[in-house]
Amino acid sequence: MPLKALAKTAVTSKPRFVRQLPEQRRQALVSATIECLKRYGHEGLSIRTISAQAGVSVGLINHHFPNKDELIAAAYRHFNSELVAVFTNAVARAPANPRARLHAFFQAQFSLPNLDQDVLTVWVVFWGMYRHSRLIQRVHRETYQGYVQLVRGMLADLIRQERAHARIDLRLAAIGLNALLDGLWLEYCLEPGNFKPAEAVALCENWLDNLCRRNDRAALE
Amino acid sequence: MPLKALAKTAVTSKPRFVRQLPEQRRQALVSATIECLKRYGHEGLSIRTISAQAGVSVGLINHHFPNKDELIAAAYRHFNSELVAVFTNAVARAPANPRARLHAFFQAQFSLPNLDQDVLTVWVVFWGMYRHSRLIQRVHRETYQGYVQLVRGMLADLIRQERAHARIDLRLAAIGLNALLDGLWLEYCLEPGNFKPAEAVALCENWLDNLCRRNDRAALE
DNA sequence: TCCCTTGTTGTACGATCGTTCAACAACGGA
DNA sequence: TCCGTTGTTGAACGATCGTACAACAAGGGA
Repeated sequence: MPLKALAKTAVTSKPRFVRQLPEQRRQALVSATIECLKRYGHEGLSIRTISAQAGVSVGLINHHFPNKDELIAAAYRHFNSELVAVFTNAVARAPANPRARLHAFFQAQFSLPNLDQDVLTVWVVFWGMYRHSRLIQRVHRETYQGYVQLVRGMLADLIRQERAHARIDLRLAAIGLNALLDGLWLEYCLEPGNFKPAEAVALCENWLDNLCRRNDRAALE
Repeated sequence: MPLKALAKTAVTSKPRFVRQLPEQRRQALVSATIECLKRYGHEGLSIRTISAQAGVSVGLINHHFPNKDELIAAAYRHFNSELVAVFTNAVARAPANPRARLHAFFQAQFSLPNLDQDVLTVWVVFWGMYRHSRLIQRVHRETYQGYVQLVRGMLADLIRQERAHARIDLRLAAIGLNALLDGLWLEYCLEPGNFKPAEAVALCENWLDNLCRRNDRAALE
């Protein structure tokens, strides 16, 4: 056995790196980006921090993504679509009536993985980029519609079943419910000790009760 | 007239800089910081950007503040207390009954200077620092109480007047109202075209109506 | 008028940022 | 077994960051 081969087998026992398909590596980099965002917030968004988290060298990121902004946009898209999937699945597993589906939706909103300080940290970073980054704006438009459609659809079903469609403005109702959900979620993430997740769910259910009860009043025009 | 004096008068006609009292200069630097935050978000928080906005040299900031973090904390404190003052003044100018005071509060929430994308930009930057900066946490605790007390006090007055105190949980009511306010404000700042400020006020008033009407139900336990 | 205090300037330094790129090496196919 | 493709490495570059500090000068008091 020649020396060269001997050396090779000795080295080959622990390769200096493992090649991966571009799609797998891209996904790993996206996951590392989100993990860094959760851990360090805005400060975690450096090429060196992310590459260290992914266990690769600094140069690899620019081999799979044209620049840092594109990597962040990809992470934003992945983060968004995964949360929407969580809510969609929770609703799909619920009984087929509107009230039960909305209840499952509330439960998903106010439990893991959504009800998490780390998730707020990630959102805050993305919000901070929204105004100045066209990439983030585009991804937002592409993913946010799925969420809005989900909520609006459930509300429309509820209103139809309760025969309360006459005087209720579906648009305003969706805006109000969304605001209540976002506000409660935000409050909890900022100060988790102030109330319990079940109380947040109760507040949302109560809001639905009041929405259905005022179907013969002109409350929301 | 000696040459030296001649040169001096020629220069003195336009002094290279104007001295100011430390307190005035500190305030100017704080204002410049907030202005930079509004304009450029997180990217505007550099010593050079802020000093340029204030029209001073890079070294001056560290003469009036021990470091950058202290300047940001001072800006956060000023920003917070000014917003609380806006709300407090709006409530103070309103008629003395609870409902009118809450209405004035809603109006102030959903109009300038609070209902502004720039204000959201500033908040987002501060939120992003909250978890990792003890300075920001301390300032938050010192200023947020004034806001909470204002809202909770008005709600307590309303409940007392409406004789609805029996079954209403003041704590949960304040949490729910705050969530609705924050959520609507956030939604509007992110996408101002979706609804009008008056509709946000109407949604809040409606929430109050429902709160008072359910005083003989066990809705919120 | 001169001096002393101190607010103010601007250069310099080391650290860290995103990006580039030449060189390396893993690994499938011939 | 060797070769070619290409995923991967890591040093290097210029830009920008926060901070330090020596020098300057404005403006009031003696």
